[in-house]
Amino acid sequence: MMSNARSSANPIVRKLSLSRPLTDDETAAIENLPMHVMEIRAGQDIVREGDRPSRACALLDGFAFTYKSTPKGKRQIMSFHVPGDLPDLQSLHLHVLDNSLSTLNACKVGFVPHEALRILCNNHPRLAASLWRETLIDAAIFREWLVNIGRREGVSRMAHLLCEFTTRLKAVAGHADEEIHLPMTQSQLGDATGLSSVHTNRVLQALRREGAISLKGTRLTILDWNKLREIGQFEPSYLHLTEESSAA
Amino acid sequence: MMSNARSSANPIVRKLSLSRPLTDDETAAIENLPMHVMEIRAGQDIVREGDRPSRACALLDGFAFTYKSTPKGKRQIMSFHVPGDLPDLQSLHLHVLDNSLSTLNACKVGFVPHEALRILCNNHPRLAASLWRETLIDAAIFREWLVNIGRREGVSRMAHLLCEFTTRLKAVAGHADEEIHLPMTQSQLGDATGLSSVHTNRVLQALRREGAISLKGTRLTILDWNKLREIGQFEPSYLHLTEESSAA
DNA sequence: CGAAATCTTGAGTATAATCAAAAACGGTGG
DNA sequence: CCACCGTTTTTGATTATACTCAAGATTTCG
Repeated sequence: MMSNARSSANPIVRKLSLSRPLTDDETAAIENLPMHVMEIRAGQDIVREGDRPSRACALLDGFAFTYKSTPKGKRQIMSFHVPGDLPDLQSLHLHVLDNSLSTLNACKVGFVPHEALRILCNNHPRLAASLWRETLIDAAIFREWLVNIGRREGVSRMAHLLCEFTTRLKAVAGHADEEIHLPMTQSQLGDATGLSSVHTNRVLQALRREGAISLKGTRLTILDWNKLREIGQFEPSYLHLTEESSAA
Repeated sequence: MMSNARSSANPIVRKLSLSRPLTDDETAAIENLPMHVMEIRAGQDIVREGDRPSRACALLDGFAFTYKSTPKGKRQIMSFHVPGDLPDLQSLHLHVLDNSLSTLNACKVGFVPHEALRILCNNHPRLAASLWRETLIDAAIFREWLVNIGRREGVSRMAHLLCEFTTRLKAVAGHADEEIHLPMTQSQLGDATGLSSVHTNRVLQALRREGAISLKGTRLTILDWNKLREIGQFEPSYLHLTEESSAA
């Protein structure tokens, strides 16, 4: 009865099956969702704060981030998204978007009508629970970021962010530890950690001096995972990655 | 067919009906949930990070907050909870708690078994959506707090927090604008805004000097709402309070 | 009333922001 | 391939914001 959903071509199927094995029936229901696929260039907004979208998007390929801007022209990045994420799924129940979503590099995005998702949820309560769970993990990551920004100093914040990104990336693509493609600029790293771009640069140099990382342009190498983890006080439990799920 | 759910004695019914009118059937389903009611003293943990609870709690009376502690002994408060909130509903799908929940003052709390909630969600997809939506609003508030802590300075952060708390309180209890009972200490306000308790004190004095607020002990009076709102750059749309909901 | 917690004040220090400019990099078109 | 452009990264110097430590005042509550 259980499908080989983990090896499906559909990144949503792959993602949801990580926390709970999917039946063939459920896998099919997801794969049959109507989806309008688009290629979007780097640095483009997919949706904006204030929008009332009638569809949610799945990040099929590439990296994205959500952010808000303040009246004083500052920007806070709330999350980075990796392939398989559903970055604006909250729009299914919160009809006015309270944040913007933008691409970090060229992305392939699949748009799914809210209506189709509502039908899916009504017919498949276990899938509804899985999707709900995805949004709860997003919230768990927001909580951890609050600790990061509110209670850690610069070097620590950046180390934590790099640990998190690396870990999440490994979860969706069985990455080798060696070299990671960091798809964001230092300025964006600063917007995510609540630091200025100048201070971000200095903090990254401190991590290099410590021998924790090597970072050349977009090529990041974790030289000493334990050191980075300690500096960032990184404890991955909040990502809820390995947990078994109970029946619905 | 529509009940007078808004005036129900059950705070969960009252809360859910704010965003979507409930049928008599749905109202009854919520009111018939098995609920174990307990009185909890001020300053007690209700659940702790690392717990695997088999029930979720409803805050029936009193105020609570969620927090995490860092290895260095600092604490970050992630949210304050008002009567009617479901402060650990995420435990329904995230089985290991990634934050602690504690009372600010003496509280009345109702515990509802996860199993009963799962059955409720399977039988009433519209209620499942409403509960899901509640957790999405929590996440929206986390996002706004990220902006607050990451990109606003101390005085602004505190003003924003006071605006938010006042607004949420008004939504659950049709409060007069005059005097508000602030159930948290300055140290806790600091833990919520990412400031030290000393700096919190100075920031509050600045707000008093500006004539925006009066705060004596636990008695807060908003003297100049517009000024406070501007200092805190407070825009309540992220609370998703007034929005009409579409059919399921 | 007295003890404990909370709030307040002062002084010195640390962390991070801002401003400005130079160096390095990445991509483009000649 | 190379010169050129815009962007990103880096550096230095100055300033602002917030933290820490310490002690005294005030409030709360038993």
